[in-house]
Amino acid sequence: MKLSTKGRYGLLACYDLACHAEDAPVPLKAVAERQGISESYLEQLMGSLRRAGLVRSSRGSQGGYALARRPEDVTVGDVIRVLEGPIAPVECVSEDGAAFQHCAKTDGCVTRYIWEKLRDSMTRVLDSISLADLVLEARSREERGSGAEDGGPGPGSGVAAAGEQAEGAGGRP
Amino acid sequence: MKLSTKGRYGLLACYDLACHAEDAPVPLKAVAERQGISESYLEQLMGSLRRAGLVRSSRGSQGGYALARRPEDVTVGDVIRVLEGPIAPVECVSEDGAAFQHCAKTDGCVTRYIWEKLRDSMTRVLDSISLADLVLEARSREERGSGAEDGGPGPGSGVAAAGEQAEGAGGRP
DNA sequence: ATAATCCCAAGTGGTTAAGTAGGCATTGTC
DNA sequence: GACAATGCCTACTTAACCACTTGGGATTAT
Repeated sequence: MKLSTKGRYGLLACYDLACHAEDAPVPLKAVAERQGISESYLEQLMGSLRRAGLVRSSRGSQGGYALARRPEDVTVGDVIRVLEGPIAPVECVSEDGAAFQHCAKTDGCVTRYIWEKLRDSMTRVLDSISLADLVLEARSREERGSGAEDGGPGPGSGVAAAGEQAEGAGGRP
Repeated sequence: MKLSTKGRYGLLACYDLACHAEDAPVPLKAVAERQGISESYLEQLMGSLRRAGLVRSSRGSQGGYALARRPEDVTVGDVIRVLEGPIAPVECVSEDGAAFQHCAKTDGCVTRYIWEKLRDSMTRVLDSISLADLVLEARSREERGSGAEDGGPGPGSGVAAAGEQAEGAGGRP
């Protein structure tokens, strides 16, 4: 039930790009150093993100990577899905209907509705947080000084609200 | 981001035990057959569940397994935690404080709050569904006839409510 | 005594994770 | 035009893990 480093690193990289959304393209080397990730490994992940259309690259000297969309328009879920595959706790409730097989089990799989609920609650969180939210969160955390991490704001700290709001009113739109 | 078969099989097995909670101990062979799981593999999983105190076993002829508590008092989360380890999308937000290391990263890990939200939304779902809920769900599904799986009830089918209810008003009693 | 059952430890074959290594292609700068 | 800096690609590697299987016990009702 763990994410692999692909998802984690990829998200960190995208966050890094979002931080420099206004600047010139960011070379991978800089991202790798700032985020503490192997550069050549990161290269592979960026390849996937590029092919998926989440980032753009420019080659040659002074080249680098940049987000292909505005940070507000890229969610954590977008990144994770590219690097980890469809979000689903088990194969048989995968998001893309493709891998949708009928569970083959006689009874119709009692546990299935659990996995569907779990999947939905996961996607609700991941799709409600954008890269822009992350940047904001980091900025506001910085302002609060480098101490004071503990006893921090419980619910309702701007960004955190995005997630809560999604629950509550029953179904998804 | 997938569960392994341990969690899935283990939950199926526990569900099976919950279905026969009133009867004599259920031999593994029966569980394995009904749920379509390799018996010797299941043996290992039951070993973990027994050592964790979720099931009891009686040895010898006419022996078998039974739940150690009432089906209402065993949640899906309980089972998953035993077989898959603490519920957490990444190591550094693991439920047990043990593996709590300070991320070592300079900035304090911007992404961490995402993983915490994700973890919480996962545990909220998994801890809100008990084995008794599963049995009820299966029974009521059976009543509705063996056809009619499709176009089924959307939200609000008794058991499904258990999950919804958990959001909003805090945890379980 | 026997058959049914649980219990345990070890082995196995395949897959994946998490990188590394090496080379080629492109592009700005001098 | 040479060059250094970058992206792009493929193949390799090491270790771990998954999903079992095998082969033995130890216990207990009949």
